Amino acid sequence: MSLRIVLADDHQMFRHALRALLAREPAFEVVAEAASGEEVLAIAAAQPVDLVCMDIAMPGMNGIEATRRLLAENPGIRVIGLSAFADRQFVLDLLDAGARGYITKAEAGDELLRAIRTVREGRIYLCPDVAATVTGALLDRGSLYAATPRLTERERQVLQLIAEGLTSAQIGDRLHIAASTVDVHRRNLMRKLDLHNIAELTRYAIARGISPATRPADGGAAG
Amino acid sequence: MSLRIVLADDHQMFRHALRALLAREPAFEVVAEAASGEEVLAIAAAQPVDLVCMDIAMPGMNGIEATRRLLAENPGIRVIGLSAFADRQFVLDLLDAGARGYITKAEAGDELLRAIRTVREGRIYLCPDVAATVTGALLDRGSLYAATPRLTERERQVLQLIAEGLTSAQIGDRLHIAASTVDVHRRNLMRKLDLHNIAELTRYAIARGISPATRPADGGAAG
DNA sequence: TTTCGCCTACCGTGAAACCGGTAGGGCAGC
DNA sequence: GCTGCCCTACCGGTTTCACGGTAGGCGAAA
Repeated sequence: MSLRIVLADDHQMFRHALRALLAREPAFEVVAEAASGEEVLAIAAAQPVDLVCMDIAMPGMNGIEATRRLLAENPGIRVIGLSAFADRQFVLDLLDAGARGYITKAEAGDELLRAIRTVREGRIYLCPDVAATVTGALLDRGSLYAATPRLTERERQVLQLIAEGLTSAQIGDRLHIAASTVDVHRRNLMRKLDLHNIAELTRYAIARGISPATRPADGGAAG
Repeated sequence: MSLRIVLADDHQMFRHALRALLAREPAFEVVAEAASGEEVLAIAAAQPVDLVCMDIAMPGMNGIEATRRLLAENPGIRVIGLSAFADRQFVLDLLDAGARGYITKAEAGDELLRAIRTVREGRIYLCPDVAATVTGALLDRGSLYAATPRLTERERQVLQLIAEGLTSAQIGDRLHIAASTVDVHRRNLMRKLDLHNIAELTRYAIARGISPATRPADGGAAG
């Protein structure tokens, strides 16, 4: 029987292209596609799934949280993380969430096929550049578990608005809280994430899928 | 004779997947792949090319500048912009550079095939969501040409370092100029791009490929 | 030569960010 | 009850940003 695969990525074109790529392997069958973490959970609840190719940066629930919840309800499903970034923290978080593989989009398409075959057999697969950044962290015990800065819902909201370019006062208006409270959330965010200014917070939010790189209704960035 | 296509995107996996998608159409032949604007120019100089699927955000020379230079040397080549973002300014810039099509990665894979067929016949193709954001701008005359904020090399450098989270003083040290000079560059950047804070500059830099969403040697964003 | 754009550098002001502490209320768990 | 976490809010301080103007040096173009 063929391997029932779900593709999770917020870019439909990438999903379709990946589907074409995976179609080369008769043993693989893409049974569904998801554009967000919520959709992955819904699909897994509705039909049998063997393996999920999970993008990290997705709007709404991101790939890490989605993996955590997916495996809590469906321990048998294999998850392979698929991200544009080889960020060490992402890899650690995703492995901590229970994923069995992690490859970056900078790799060749064959890499994905190889990862799926490896993970299907119960082994763990990390592509070379990811493996290089992680090995050090895996060696020192504890870091894998210590490094999981869970954000609260409020912090996530504040982070998103910071990344959109709003000031503390504007964020306060939007969320109906005082600007001073927004400052506290920003400070806690920076402490939790070990980031030290708005540029880094913005990059983090974008890479994590908490904020898109450009606003959907962006009139234009130039004049 | 089949249509000679070049795929330009900094993600090898996306290129390979797209190649698999385009292989369904016998009339299309992907003759080369490029990971940057420079590579596109080199390929076009070395072999005959009919059409380029050009990603906007690429490290080094981005898709807009690459399109401009490519068409300056090879007026016969058709270019289709392929971006994750439907940012109005990107579309206008790319069309101004001479591209004949623009589709977002949020669209279906079939959309790309349709775009290629349309552009091959000499027509212009914009996917629905892009068309919606652009029509208004195309109606008021002049905006298409007025809206082309070319950045100087120095401004690009400063923008990149701002997006990486450095302060003016740190940027000044890095570039061996005074912090006050960095301030001027930042001010000119914001005026040219109609952006008003560091978060927006950071988003712009990432979307434009001037700065990656995560630092290559990023040890980890959490502690 | 003059003009223009770019890079360089400084002046100033007000707003916002950045960093620390304190503290009350709500709510869940031991 | 006590503890711990979260959200809320304010106090203080220094640094950086955001925005304005002015201005000299330099190289390319008209």
